Amino acid sequence: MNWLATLNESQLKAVIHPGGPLFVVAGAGTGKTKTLTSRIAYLIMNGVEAKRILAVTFTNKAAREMKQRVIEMTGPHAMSVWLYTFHAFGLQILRNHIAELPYGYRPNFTVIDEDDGKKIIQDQIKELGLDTKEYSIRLLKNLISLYKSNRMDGFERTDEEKIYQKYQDYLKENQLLDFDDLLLYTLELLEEIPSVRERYQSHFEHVLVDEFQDTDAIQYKILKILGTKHKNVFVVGDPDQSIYAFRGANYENAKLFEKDFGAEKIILEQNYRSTNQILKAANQLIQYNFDRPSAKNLESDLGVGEPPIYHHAESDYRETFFVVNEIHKLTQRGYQYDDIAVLYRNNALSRLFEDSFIKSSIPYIIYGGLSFYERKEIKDAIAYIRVILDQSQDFYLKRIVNVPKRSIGLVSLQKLEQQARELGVSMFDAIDYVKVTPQAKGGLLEFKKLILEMSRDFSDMVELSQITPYLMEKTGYLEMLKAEGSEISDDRINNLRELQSVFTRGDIYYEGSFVEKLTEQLDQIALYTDQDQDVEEFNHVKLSTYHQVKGLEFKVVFMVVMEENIFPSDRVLMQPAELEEERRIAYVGITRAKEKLYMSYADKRMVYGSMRYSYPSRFIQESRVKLDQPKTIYEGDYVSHLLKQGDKVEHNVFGIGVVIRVDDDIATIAFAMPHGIKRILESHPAIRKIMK
DNA sequence: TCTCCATGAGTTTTT
DNA sequence: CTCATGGAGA
Repeated sequence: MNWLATLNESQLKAVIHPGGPLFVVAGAGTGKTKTLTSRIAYLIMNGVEAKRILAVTFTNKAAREMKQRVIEMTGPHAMSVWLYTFHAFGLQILRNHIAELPYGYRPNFTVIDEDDGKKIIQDQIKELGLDTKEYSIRLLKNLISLYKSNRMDGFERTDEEKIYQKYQDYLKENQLLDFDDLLLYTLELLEEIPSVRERYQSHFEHVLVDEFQDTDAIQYKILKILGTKHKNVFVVGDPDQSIYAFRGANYENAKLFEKDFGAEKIILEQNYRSTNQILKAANQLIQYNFDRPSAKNLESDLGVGEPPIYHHAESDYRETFFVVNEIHKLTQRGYQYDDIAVLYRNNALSRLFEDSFIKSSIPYIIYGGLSFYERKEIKDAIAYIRVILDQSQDFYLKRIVNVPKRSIGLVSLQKLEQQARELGVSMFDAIDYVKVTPQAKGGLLEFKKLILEMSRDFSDMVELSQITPYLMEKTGYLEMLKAEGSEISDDRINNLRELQSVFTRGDIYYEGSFVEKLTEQLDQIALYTDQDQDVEEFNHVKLSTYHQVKGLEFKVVFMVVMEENIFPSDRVLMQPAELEEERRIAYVGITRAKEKLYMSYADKRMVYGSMRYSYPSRFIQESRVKLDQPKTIYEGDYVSHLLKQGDKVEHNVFGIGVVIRVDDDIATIAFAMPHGIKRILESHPAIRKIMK
């Protein structure tokens, strides 16, 4: 147990806690994950059976990594620790017990994603004869989500209530569950079915929760029920890093937990990540929040370090220039692209930086955006697989019945759905009976034949890796993409190849028959989110929102577009509570930085094609270390240049030259004839400075 | 039924 | 500005 020796005093105290409820308040960079994994390992070493430990994390990736670490610490029997996200845990429970709820769900239900949910809502609005233009589907989905998770009492408009009812009915009829249902029905099982409640209450001797500040009301209720019997509930979190309140995360849960369970509290303040000027900026900023259940001050042994650098740019365009310039300087000083992250408030802001990185040949990778499994071609492939496995999956049938085109239009599809409803059978079974145009009928029959054939072939399959090539060929999907011949279709083909490797990995990972493996793989895919992907750490600058880098760290952090109305965002009539959440987001941003922190903003920027003027974010002032701050603020023009008069440079094409002058970021350079005098961006990748 | 064009709507953050 | 959706014509 030599790893116990690597813990500091507070961490050790938490790890060897005798039992009973404990709240570990772990500031940024204070070894939160280490403490949690050590705790699990410690429990196992002390004879607690691994399968009687439940640990819940925020992302599937975190769960995976944590399990890996525990196994490294205690050996392979730690495999049977229950390490899941709340949603994945719910899925496990529901696969075993959902039939005990009075809704007619069977254990082989399907989990739908956000996008599917929206589509269903839209269909329901149309079915009710309401105008889809009058409703924002996105808002409605949010509303329903809020309602389902107990965070809202009712709907303001009766139409909304009707749509909700119809949506929920559709899900039940089609054996579908959305993300909220995974938690909602799990809670219902625990609350309403005593045998289920008692079984799991007794089973889990220890319950541990990571990122506790991001749990919502339903999750807390689940936790409370599970922890009631043994009372060994160990939660780790940092109220100052609660940035999901908009989604219902309730860090009041911290207060509730202390009250409900009479939990003890241990605070971890020793930071192992950042130098102290960075921590000072973070500490100073967060002090502007009034609502801080566990105020703390971070400090580290990593020295004073460099002060944060602030940059005031003229325009959005110039701001990206500044960042590009600085990145070039940093890499010349020995930093790797890997060490650098550019963080912003929302995904839309990435584009500008992306463009300038392309122009300057800076390798980058964008976190977020469309996740792999949200891509059209991937969703189509999954839909095919679902229908092949179960022909009553109307929702997925609708998605692919006309992909590739089989001349089945909207009208025919509606007729088919209608027919199915009248006969009380699935759309698939209704194909034989429906009356549509001859082409459409032909298409439908062709589709039916195809599915049945594929279904037969599936029963002969052994390896998941056989699926994708078979599917692409047999359905004509590959042919369709090849015929398009565009760049996009090439990407799609590549994505489908990537799906192939997902399945290949699934073959190694999962056990059992082909169908069992496939079912597990599909569950895994249903719960997969952007945050779970292993971004290859192949020397790229990372572009990301603050939310997506929670838990990560970088040597250098650029916080860009630090402007009022963007960050903090201008969501009409900002409530004080929302402003405090924005401030916590900024706090998360600052505390990602290990060595260098930049904050930049521009006076004007293009928004929706028109120019918008703005002021620097209040968070800049609030975090600024006031005492004898050295001159680090570049107002207006760049103070530093890559090149100066008299420098010798080498250009990839023009050869050796001498810098005559530098204006802003344009260098005028004299090259040997026949090239002569050129004006070139000083950060241009083709230029290298020659050291004397 | 499919394809093309115009219009209109949208930007937090995501399990 | 950019993307998605819906309507009209082939």
